Amino acid sequence: MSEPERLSRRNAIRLENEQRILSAAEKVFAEAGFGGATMQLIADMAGLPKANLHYYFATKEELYREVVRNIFNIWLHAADSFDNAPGPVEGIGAYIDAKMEISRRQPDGSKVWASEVMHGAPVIQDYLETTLRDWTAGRADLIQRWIDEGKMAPVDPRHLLYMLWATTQHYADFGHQIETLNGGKALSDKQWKAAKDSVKSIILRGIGAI
Amino acid sequence: MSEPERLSRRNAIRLENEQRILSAAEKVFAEAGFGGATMQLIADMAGLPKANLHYYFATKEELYREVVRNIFNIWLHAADSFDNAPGPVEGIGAYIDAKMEISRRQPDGSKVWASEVMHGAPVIQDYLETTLRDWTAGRADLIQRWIDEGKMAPVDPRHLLYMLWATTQHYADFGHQIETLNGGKALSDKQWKAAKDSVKSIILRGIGAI
DNA sequence: TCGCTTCCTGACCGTATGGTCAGCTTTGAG
DNA sequence: CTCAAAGCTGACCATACGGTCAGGAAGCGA
Repeated sequence: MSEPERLSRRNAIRLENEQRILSAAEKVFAEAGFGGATMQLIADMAGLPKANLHYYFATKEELYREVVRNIFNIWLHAADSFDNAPGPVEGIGAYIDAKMEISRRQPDGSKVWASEVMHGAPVIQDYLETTLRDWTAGRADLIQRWIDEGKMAPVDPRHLLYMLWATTQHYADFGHQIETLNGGKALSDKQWKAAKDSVKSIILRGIGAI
Repeated sequence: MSEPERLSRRNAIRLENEQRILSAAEKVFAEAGFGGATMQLIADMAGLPKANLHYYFATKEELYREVVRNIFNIWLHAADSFDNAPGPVEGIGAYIDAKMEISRRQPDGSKVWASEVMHGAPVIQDYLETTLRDWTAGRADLIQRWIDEGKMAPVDPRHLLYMLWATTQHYADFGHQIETLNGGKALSDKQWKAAKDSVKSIILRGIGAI
């Protein structure tokens, strides 16, 4: 790293504005979908003129791609919980914790990701075919090893992974439905803990790890 | 019912066209989202002039609302599997089977529903607050009864329901991702069976029903 | 056959949206 | 201090979209 703190005025402005725009874009894309989102609305939410958005991000697609890319990285990072775990209880337990936390803290990101995949992953297909495919294969191997070592029941590793994704992301993607069924109120700290515990206990018991 | 079979030419045409339009709309809304879908594209896919769409459905919103309503009814119908079951193995097992089958046969409907909820359920909020809320409360009671009767472990019925929805619908909503991770090929009959069995065995064992 | 209703559609319209651009201001290296 | 580069923006444009409508075609009860 040959650039220690180049936070000159210029760079600071650039970073600040890009961040504001990306943050606003994530929210708007999550709420309206790619097609329903408008650059004007994103601009308003970011507190910038629309033309300024196009100064930083040439097109709507480019801005969207950047948003999705950010989310994908956060996703992958959560997978660190998986590693260095002695067995499924610790590894999968920590992974569920991490993903539930993401669902709670960054539901917008989760929604954008879900939307992207549901529509056929037009902009991150290459990521799915490379990074995600590799990641999945690696974890499936790890799970298989745990099975071989008798640390859990012989379940299909792939379907277990899908189940982990589905259950955790559901709390973000379908948060509105859950909230409605919760009397219109967001889940409390206690309820989030109950959710986490439910998911963990059912899955860990379901795979014969506890 | 005072109108036995009024399948006069007129009615036949009406039914036929409405069905074509709804079917095309479901696909387009699923692929592009509400905002990204265009009446022109739906019209093309239905093989009708755009103006004809507006003859049957005044606005895009009205067409969309009808699509969502249809899906919701199919959803609710799958819940019949739940009833008249002596215990969780039969009831929840059948429910998973039914919902997995829907995910396989009507993935577009599932996607439209997911999209609708993700965006805050603008058009079916009332359904969530009435029909779905009642349905959920009823099934939660049923599950609680099974718990009280010692037929399964004491899990939170709500979170179990969310888990059932999440895992089964995931195979429709994230079907593209699953397909990509499956080497770009759709799941075969055998793989669908494996998916069903995985979900069922992990959950049923997870709740101590088997 | 008549005449009313339903069905159908090409052409059209107002608007909203993504994107452009000329020209301004601010920054900071030399 | 100079001046080129970077940052900024109001005004503008072309297009695509949802929706309308006048008028014709087809169905059907009497």
